[in-house]
Amino acid sequence: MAQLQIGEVAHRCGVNLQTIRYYERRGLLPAPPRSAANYRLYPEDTPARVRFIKRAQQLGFTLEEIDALLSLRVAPGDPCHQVQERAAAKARDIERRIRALRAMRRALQELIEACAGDGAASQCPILHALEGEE
Amino acid sequence: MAQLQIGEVAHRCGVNLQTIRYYERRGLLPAPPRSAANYRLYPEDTPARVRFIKRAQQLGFTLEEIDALLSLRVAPGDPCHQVQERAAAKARDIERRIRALRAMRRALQELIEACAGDGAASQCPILHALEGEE
DNA sequence: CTTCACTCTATACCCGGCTACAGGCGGTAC
DNA sequence: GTACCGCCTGTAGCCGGGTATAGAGTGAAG
Repeated sequence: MAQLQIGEVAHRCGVNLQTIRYYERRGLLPAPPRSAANYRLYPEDTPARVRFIKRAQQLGFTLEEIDALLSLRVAPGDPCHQVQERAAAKARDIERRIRALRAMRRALQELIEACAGDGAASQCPILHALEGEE
Repeated sequence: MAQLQIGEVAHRCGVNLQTIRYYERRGLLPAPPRSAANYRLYPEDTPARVRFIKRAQQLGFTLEEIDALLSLRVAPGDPCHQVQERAAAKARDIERRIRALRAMRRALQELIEACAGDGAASQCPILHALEGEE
């Protein structure tokens, strides 16, 4: 079974069947070959791609950004600088997000400790968690 | 100037004035006291709160989640376990996001290196970046 | 040869998160 | 007092990201 019908892909990824077609319209999934009866026949790596999209969304990337991420592929002997630059830019962006999340986690931990110590201490550390990030 | 009008808050945060009122309707901002003319008069820490909301959104939190985060405050001598538990749960969630982002960054770096080495190597490391996370 | 699950296209609707517009009041500057 | 700006409360519309529905074709099982 090298080929997957759309329902199978949707099922494996835990998403709605319409979502798959929607991603195709949006250009996030390449239009797959069709059977004689015009059924979409997906290659086996499609579920991985769909799951990537869903995970990346949970991380706060828009479909447009995810499209950009997915387009970062190494085609042998191609405009490599460009790919490298875009990848590096994305990596910096991700670095910023990680820092922001770490700040948030730190704030939560302070909150937990303040709570444990239950002194009169601490206003709200959370509000300051994301200060000073641009 | 201990009090801020809505326009000033919006301006300081770089958001639309309507957005501030929307957040109030959604319960993300407490309804501020009003002037004689029924103008909203915000305390000075309001812009920090609004910026927190915007930053957290960029990190992929929904307004509902952000509301939950903002409600995690230490009120002296209160249902402390609850706050602690919710904060800990949020911290775990954030930890997961950080791991996922690190995986993504790693994949981007592999991509960059693959590109630099420009051997025939590497298909697409990005697709595998978020594999195996639940 | 019918039945039932699966697929197709097209169109319409929904929710979250804003954003704009209409119609009206307050306040200060001339 | 009138011009103008900023605020007020509606209500309506927009965009992203789906989700549902209608009406029709496919295909394997009994």
